[in-house]
Amino acid sequence: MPELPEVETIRRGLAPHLVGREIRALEAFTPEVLENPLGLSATGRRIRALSRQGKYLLLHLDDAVDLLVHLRMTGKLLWLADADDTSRAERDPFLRARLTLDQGQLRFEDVRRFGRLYLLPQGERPFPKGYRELGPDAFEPPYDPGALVARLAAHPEARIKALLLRQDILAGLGNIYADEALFRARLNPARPCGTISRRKLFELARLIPPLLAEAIGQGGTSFRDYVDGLGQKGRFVLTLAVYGRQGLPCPRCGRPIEKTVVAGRGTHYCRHCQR
DNA sequence: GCCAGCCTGTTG
DNA sequence: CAACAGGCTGGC
Repeated sequence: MPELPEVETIRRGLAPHLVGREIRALEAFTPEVLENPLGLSATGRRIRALSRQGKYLLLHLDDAVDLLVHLRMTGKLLWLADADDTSRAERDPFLRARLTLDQGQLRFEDVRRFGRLYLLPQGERPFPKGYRELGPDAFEPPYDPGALVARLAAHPEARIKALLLRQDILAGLGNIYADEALFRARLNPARPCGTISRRKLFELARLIPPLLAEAIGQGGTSFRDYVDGLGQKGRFVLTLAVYGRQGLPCPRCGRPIEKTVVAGRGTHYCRHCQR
């Protein structure tokens, strides 16, 4: 579900409520949701800072312990002011984990159960695999468009959209922002990367951070059910040019947006403008 | 590289 | 009822 702009919006909304809080309990209501291979304890540790890398949210705790969160498709983090409010727990079948704090609580809800929490020491860690192999962040400086072009050009056979979705090449884009970036760059998502000029790849690389900044400014994209850590929807859905707009007019030429499958994902584009 | 699989809900 | 969903992994 959430991509970089949504995770960043969640981070910014939660930070003022979480930083400085002491953890009273970390409960997992389904066994697989929390991975804690070293048997660390979160209890008694304070939350010192929140950061983000790609689509991972990190809660930095005392004693160099981190709680990593990946929301995958349907995960939500929700802050509640009342630490004692367990009234919804019994009635909420999608509550998978809860962090009870000295003031308030953080609930992890996830319909499809793909999301994960990881309690791990800082520094070198063998997993999660996706985190270990994360490429440079698509938004946070230093962002190097030239270096991204070089990484893209290393895979001439691969379709450009497939590469934008690879988190080891660039961390943060998902299906929505990959389609939107390719629309802005006027590139067909199915183009093999090797057929695209260096100049064009550079143009694509350069427009990604401003696209994400715009989305963050709108609180991300609520296409279906995304809400941020305080329950607010994202307004960037009003700015989407192609994602979810199949059959509607292209904002640039007015011809209908088409939907196909590229890299195994639903892909929205304008056949006329994107080549 | 591709694709099934992980889950459950919603949509056509 | 089948297809699809904002992600990622592992097996071929």
